Amino acid sequence: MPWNLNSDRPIFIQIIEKIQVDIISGLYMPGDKLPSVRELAQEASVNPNTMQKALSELERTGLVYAQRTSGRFITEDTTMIDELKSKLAKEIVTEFLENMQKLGFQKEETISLLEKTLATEKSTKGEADNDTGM
Amino acid sequence: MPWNLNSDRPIFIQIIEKIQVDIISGLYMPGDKLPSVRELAQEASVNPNTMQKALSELERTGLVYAQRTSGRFITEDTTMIDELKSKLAKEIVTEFLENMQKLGFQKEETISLLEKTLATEKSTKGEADNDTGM
DNA sequence: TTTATTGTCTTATTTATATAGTACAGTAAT
DNA sequence: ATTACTGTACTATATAAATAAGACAATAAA
Repeated sequence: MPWNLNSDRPIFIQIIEKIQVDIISGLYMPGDKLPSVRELAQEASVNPNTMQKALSELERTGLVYAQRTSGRFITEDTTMIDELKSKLAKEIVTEFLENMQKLGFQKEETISLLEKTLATEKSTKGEADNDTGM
Repeated sequence: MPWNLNSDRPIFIQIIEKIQVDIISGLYMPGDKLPSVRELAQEASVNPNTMQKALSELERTGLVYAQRTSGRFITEDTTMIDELKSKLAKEIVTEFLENMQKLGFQKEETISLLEKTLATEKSTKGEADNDTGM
């Protein structure tokens, strides 16, 4: 599974978000051992230092913890994970509504455009790759 | 009206987006004269070079045009503006659905959370400022 | 005991942004 | 004609991010 990192925003931020999502979606389960810094760096095609920076931040927020020489693990605090999921979902929804509002879309227009898009979607997975070249 | 630029992403990109939205939402009308580079730079509290870079890009895409010494103007091609609005709206909707899907939300959950948020909203304007310190 | 792996730390270099300061030619206003 | 304003161009500097390369101590595995 590719990491899909772009140069729009700092890479270490995108890595943090990616791992957060992987935890929230259940790809990584509480207590799971993460691959080593060097493995993750290679997998994501980034410098180990960059991966380390992202992991340190995840550790600072308590989502993962490091055991000095045996590796790094996902928190077993499922409440924390659930709260993060709610928080991120809320942020995504809020940002979406703000963006649409800035473009001049009213609530009803926003919902109808959303439903239209949902109806048009073929599968649930695998859209993206909208390279408009800007 | 503040420009609300943050350091998350390159400033000149955020300026481009801001002006695009101002054109789409009708704050700037087709044919309108833009403030000078220096004025805009001061208004946005950025360096004139940064503003110039953003304006050059807007010019490259045809949304504004410069008249060497009299100033810069919004395109009178209303079709282009309408198309940009549709394009940006589509991108916003698609990105929103992708993000929610990554978090593990199904279509129905996404819509219900959205409607719940819309119902809870007090006014149509002025949310934002969610500084969680990350 | 030896070896390999772990997280962690350090220094140096490169690149993209943003800023600072200055300059020039064309033109509108005076 | 002079002045002020326009977009545009240029060099230099500062900063954050990413990379490159290497090192260390602790520990699990052999």
